[in-house]
Amino acid sequence: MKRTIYDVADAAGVSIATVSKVINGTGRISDKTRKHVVAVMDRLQYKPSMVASALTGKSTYTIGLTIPDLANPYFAEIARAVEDRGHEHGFNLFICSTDNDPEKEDRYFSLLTQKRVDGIIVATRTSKELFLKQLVQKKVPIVLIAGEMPALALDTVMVDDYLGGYQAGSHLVELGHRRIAILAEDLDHISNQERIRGCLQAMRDHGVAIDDSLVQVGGFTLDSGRTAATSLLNGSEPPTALFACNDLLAIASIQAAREQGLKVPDHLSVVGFDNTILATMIDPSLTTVAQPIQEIGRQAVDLLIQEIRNEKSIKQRAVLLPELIIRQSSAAIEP
Amino acid sequence: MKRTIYDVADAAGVSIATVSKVINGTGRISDKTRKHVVAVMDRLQYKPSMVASALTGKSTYTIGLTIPDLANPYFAEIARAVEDRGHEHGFNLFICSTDNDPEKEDRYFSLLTQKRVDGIIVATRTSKELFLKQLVQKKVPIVLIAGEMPALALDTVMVDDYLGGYQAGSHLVELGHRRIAILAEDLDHISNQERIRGCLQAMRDHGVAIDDSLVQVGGFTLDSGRTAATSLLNGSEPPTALFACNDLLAIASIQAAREQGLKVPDHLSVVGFDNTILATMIDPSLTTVAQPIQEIGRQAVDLLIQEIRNEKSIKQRAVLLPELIIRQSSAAIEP
DNA sequence: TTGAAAGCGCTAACAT
DNA sequence: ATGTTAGCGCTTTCAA
Repeated sequence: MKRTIYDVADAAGVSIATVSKVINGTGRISDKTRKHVVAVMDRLQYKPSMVASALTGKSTYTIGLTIPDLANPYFAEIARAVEDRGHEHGFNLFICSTDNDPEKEDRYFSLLTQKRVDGIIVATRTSKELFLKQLVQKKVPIVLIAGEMPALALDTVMVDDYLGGYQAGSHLVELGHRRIAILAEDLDHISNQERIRGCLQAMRDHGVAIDDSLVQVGGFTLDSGRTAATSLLNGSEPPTALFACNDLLAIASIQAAREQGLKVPDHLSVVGFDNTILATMIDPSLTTVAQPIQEIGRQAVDLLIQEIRNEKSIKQRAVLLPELIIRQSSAAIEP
Repeated sequence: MKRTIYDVADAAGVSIATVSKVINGTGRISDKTRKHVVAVMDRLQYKPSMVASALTGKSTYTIGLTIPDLANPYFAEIARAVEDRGHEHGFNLFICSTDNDPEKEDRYFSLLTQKRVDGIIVATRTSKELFLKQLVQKKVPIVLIAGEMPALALDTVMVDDYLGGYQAGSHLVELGHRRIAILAEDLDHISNQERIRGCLQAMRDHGVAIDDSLVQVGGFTLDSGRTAATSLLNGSEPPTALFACNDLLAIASIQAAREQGLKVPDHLSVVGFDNTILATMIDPSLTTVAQPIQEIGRQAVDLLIQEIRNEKSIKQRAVLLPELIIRQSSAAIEP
């Protein structure tokens, strides 16, 4: 039932080599034969098997993307950007949600390897550099998104988290805020650390005192974020502004504020990070540090493809700059 | 550099047939040899190539999922559910966002075919049954999600849209509403038609008059939805309640209401559909008809795998029931 | 219990 | 300009 190159060759009265050549546009074949073969392929609805062609050493035109969770809008948007750019180059995308579980991640890496993907884009926060090392050792092209891997020389696309934090902090200070809380998702991850560091530095640069008790961890869920934000707002000397290290936590903070009877931005200014679709959905719309998600996906894929094609001799790190988008969740402090 | 079954055979001093047998657990081999071979495979970090094994006729353990847009939270959640269930069975997932563009869809189908995926889950609103027919003809296992394909006998997992609409309508009527608007995303698609039909029927069953001018199309974006909702709210005899055919449109409606100085739910009750993560994020939290997204993904994968394994003789349609989740965006009509 | 050998569908020299 | 043929890494009879 399934058509093979032999069927086409037979039907066209030529050799399989000739068919292969017209498929790939290689070698030299007369216009006449080419057209004839193409016609026969059409008639037979023949589609060359990429499995077979991959076995002969050609590319699989497949890449893998590991992310913590596809249901998280930020990563869904990243994935979409990667998918689109990949598709433009004829690549298909394997999605791998790891929930930041090292075992799951390892299993995915293993599968991707066995399926001979051409390369992998890693957007997970791998604590286990071990797995990556193995891949590197096996010469699997890899590009990292939004995470640093100081011990490994890998192509990386990242956002300047420090600058983003600095922008958020400056914005709030310039609005007159002096007590600024920070809600991180996870202090272990370097991107969070940098966002915090940037925000604190902005405060320092503007002569604002820093209160360590105002920096808290909000976790990965709306619920945990709301809890953390609530405790922040219930302190003895509550903040008038809050910088959340991602949009989800920012929304959790707004919800917490509302529960405490605090109006945003009147009583509390909130700034997020990421600029996911969520930022425009909520009320008040969210002032947030925008990551150039499309560009991140595009550059990650482009780097990976260069790597795959062996067009690169050295690794590089692309640092993209974030941009503060001012919406309605931040305002000048009440007089 | 890359290890093959030959390397393992050599290193273990056995034939490749033996190695193959221990990999697959087939044939009979002494415990001694098995252990020895396993040890050698470990030492060599050997991973069998699924490309080669697929070429010999075995499954690729890969499925494709076509959706309109991965960046849309509803489809991201569906994709995550499909991914998870597939992963439990050792399948990897190719993501294909088509933007409902028939050409893109066709291109994806073509690629998936060439890569010999074991099956495809289709969650796009294919206007072109043509492509599906070709796949069916080629005996590619297919499962449809959330869309009807009356002309084709295909395994399908769907939600009872009519019932969902009915639940939404009943809820609003029981709250005392008499002027109920409906915002659809696209009247061409049957699931929207059914949701509307259900809502209207609920109104009729409760003796509520139906005003056709209160049914409008809101499109696929927040912006277009807000525009449509605005015009709905600006009519001569504005509605006191609105049923949106998905959460995105519901949110757009709430935004439109706010822009008009209308409070939700005080002046306007809003009910959505899908129960995506968005529903809990906005204020007021959204009353919405919940789709059992996990279950949809699970059943779609299970059906597909049965199909792949040839364990099914007849096609079937799984109709899952939606459930109304009452939150804060709907309330009894003002006296 | 193990191995030899014939494919799977395609590519890429190398001939012709 | 076209065809012959030897792999690619694995599975699977069929012998031994």
